[in-house]
Amino acid sequence: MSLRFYDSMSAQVRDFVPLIPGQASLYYCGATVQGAPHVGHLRSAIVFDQLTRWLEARGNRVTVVRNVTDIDDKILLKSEESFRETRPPGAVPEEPWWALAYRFEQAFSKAYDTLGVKRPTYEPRATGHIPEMHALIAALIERGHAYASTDAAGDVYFDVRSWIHYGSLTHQNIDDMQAAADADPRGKRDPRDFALWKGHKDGEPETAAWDSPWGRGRPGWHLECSAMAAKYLGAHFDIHGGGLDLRFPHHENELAQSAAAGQSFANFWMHNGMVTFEGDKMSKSLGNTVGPAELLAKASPRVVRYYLGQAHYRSVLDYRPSSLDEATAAVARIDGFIAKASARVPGGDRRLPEQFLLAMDDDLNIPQALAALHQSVRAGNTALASGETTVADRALGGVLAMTEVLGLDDAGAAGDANASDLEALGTLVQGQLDLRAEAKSSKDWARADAIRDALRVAGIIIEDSADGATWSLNQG
RNA sequence: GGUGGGGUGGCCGAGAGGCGAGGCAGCGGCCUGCAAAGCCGUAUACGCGGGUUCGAAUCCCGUCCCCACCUCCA
Repeated sequence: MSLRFYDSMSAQVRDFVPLIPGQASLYYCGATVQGAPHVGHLRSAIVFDQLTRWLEARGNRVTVVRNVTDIDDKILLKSEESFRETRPPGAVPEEPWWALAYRFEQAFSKAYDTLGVKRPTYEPRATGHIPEMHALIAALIERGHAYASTDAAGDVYFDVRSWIHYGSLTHQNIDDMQAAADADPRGKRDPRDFALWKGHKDGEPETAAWDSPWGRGRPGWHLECSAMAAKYLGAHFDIHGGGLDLRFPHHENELAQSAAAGQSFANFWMHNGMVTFEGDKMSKSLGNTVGPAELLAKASPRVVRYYLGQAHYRSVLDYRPSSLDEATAAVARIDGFIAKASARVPGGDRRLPEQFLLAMDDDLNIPQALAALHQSVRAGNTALASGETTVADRALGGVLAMTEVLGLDDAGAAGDANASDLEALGTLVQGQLDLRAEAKSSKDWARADAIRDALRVAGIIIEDSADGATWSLNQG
């Protein structure tokens, strides 16, 4: 069986063959750092982290690029707003746009790290690639696919009518694009033309403008991805990813720019589904966003990672608080097995079960892969109970391998209690367990239960077994 | 108006012509001093109406509803 993914461009599942054998290149759109991350951003990052890990598990060396859009209209607007509320007219912004962008960039990084999203190979910022963007604009103008605006605004536009393939990614005809057609054409040849370069306007910060052959200004949103993808991955690379909402206009425009400039660009386009909140799309404009802090207050990073990564990546994931409870129970089941099995067998043979492998190869069918994981857990538990250590050992190795590929082992790794704290706690708890064992041996059930209840209140769960009592911290 | 994706048991969520994925919750049982954990068992599920077929959640026709994108959005 072969590795295959759904390609949004051709709208079908295709065999994935890297352009360079043994290597894979992935570009996926990161955030516009105009605000705090929400779980939609995190899902996207987790999806492409799972993709990365699977490509690696299949023997590829993977180069991952995720951009940071650190200059755009909204970032400037937010900075402007913050200062209007707090300062008199004419004063310097409370928080300059570049400081605001960096503050949110760090918030994103922290959330990614907490949830076990591997750092990309490169994480380029738009503002660091102005020369590359200028070169791309120049190439497009030279080839007759871009032009300076017909008014004095200093904008440069992509000429969609000049590129007959425009619309091919999202299977649309230019003439059917109603909403764009109704827009104010300003200095454009066609209202659907989009900006490659935006001329500097009065009132905008001088720090947000760069010199260019077409006048001072700043880059259009779509241009950065084309320029940076080519710089870090070359003119032809394996996979371009991002949220489904970026398909149009962002990815369509990216493709037009790069292809019109003579590049092959992405071989596969992969889009993750949206996260909804009780049925509605989660977005800042609707004001129904849920951030990582809210989820992490209810559950451990491992549980949040499991929850956001459990559905098939192309499906809609509807957030509701109860799903987090379900994920908590599921993860506790997995972790319970790992803890019990690890105490008895090494689990050193990290081999992925066939069913898991086939599921992941099939367009990252995570739900089926999780079914394989839970089956291994059950088989392992049964084996532990019956003393079949060989079977239990194999199950543990498989479960560890699967959780690693799914990124569950990295989630929250940085936030765990440190070893000396745990050791101190363990000493204290063991003292209580010894007292309880004494009470139990003298059949003083009331006293034994009182100790168990007291520990439970402190967040420590006691489990009895034939070999004596064990304890664990109540996760979630 | 255009493009694309959906409607699966109490909930989440795969599958895609024929042994009812998996998880959560529930019920019964085993185990346990009682629990917990674990294991075993347990469901007239596939929006609605027709049709094709020996057989349909899966194919065909019709129909209803939902969502996303076409404007900044992961």
